[in-house]
Amino acid sequence: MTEDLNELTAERLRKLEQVRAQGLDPYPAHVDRTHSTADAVAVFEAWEREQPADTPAPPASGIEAAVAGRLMSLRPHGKLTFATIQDAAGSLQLAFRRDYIGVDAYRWLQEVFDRGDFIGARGTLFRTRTGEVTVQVDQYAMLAKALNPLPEKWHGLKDTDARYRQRYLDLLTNPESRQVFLIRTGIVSAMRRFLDEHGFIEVETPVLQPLYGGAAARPFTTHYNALDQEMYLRISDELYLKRLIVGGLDRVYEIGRDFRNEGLDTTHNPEFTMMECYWAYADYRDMMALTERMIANIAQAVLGTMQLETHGHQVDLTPPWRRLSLRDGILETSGIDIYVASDYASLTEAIQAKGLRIGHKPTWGQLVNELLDECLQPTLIQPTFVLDYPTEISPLAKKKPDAPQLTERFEIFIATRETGNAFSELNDPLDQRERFMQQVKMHAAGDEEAMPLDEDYILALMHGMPPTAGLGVGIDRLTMLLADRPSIREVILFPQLRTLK
RNA sequence: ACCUCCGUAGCUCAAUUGGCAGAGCAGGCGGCUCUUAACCGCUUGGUUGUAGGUUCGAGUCCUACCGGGGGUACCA
Repeated sequence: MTEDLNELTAERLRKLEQVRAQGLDPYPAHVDRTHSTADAVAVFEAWEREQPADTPAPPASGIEAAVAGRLMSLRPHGKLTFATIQDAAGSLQLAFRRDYIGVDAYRWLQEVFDRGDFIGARGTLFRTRTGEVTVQVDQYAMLAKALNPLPEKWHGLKDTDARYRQRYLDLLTNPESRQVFLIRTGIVSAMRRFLDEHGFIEVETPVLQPLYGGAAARPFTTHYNALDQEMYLRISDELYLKRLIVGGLDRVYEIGRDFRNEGLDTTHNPEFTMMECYWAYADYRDMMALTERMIANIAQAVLGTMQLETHGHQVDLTPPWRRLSLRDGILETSGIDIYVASDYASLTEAIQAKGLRIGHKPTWGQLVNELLDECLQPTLIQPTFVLDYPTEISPLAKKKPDAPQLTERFEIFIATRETGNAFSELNDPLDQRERFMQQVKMHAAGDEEAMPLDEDYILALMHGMPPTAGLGVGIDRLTMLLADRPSIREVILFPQLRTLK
């Protein structure tokens, strides 16, 4: 920071010292503030509406307001200076007149204030000749001196590296960036409201876990000194939330951070936010109905519409959404029937016969998943529930009664992006144990993402879990969708970046 | 991890074929009582990401490294 002492900072430091030399505190604790910028404008406009329509000249309102904010622009014109301040609510213009505040007070503004400083001002609200609601300042004070300059006012901060590393500058100077994060907050808030209204209770489960599970991913590992034990940052909340279903809470959800020790790209950040909910006495069909209503409801609450343009597509979120079995979807888009090519050898052969670019995979289930990714997924523009996934890649989902190679599972696709995952939860402890054993075998065979056996979870299931449906929705991806952002880094305030050396 | 593009003043960007590193904003000084990207005049500011190399001469070409974007791989 000290090496940042370029001439601009040096100049600001000089001004800081000047303030101190005058016996004033450039970083006071107390703020004299009666209105936010938006409130000041609202109060003035309310007063204006009360005036008779045929008033000849706009009289002084006489409304006094004390406002505070960051100085975003200073426009001196000799004996009159306009300034614009910004706070979270918006922005507001201040007018400083030399003949009104006096020569010394007027000069002080020019001498010690820079764009980026925080200022508090008290005065009377009026509307300028050019029509802008403005505070005619009669007292003002420095609230905090900024020692480094803000990025350029017109272009804002463009450099992506700087925008992520110094997000505060991005938020300050790029309104559209601020908008993305307000949308994100709105999504989480609307989702909570929806779930709360539907009888779900919000809970918190461990982030630091002795054993990871609930998803196919490599974990971050750490060491707990007091217990001298390896611990993992959770890759999912699933197994703990289902323990709560065993415990009779019936409808639970958690919105929290998951961690996966994997590559990072435009759709993956090593820590990301997931909403998981579990609903006892419901199955995945019930969950579909709830999900489409929830997401449509969120879009309506946050964007005011269920029609959106995102990732280059026009999307209509109005329920009901299309239901498409994975088998039908793959058949339509690749010509391969996974009911016919129902084992590893015949599916491999079918893929080769079609000349598809599918990499080598160890199981039938993973080949099916590849067909989904390569052939079906790119065609899924309108919101679609893709149903019934291979059991091999769904170790926590209940098998379909009439087709045990498949599970009662769905994924949500919107504008070709996977946005959520759900199933009828496997509550048969013996079947669950077998599935875990299968995972353990796959892990031993080199699949680093296969889940470990979780005896403690089996123990919970042994005590009985009701039929339950579970859903996971990626908050980051939902935000990308609703805010139409191409990269996950654009919807995470502080995305993971390499540490500067 | 690999491929590819990018890195120039505090910020946004220029710089012809390898030939004097420039502009706008910000800053400084001066002027200006309705501006809002205020305006007008003058002006400070550079180890061109870092380290090497080729060359009479490198922002520009080559190599390595650092950081970032995009893609592939991996991955829900």
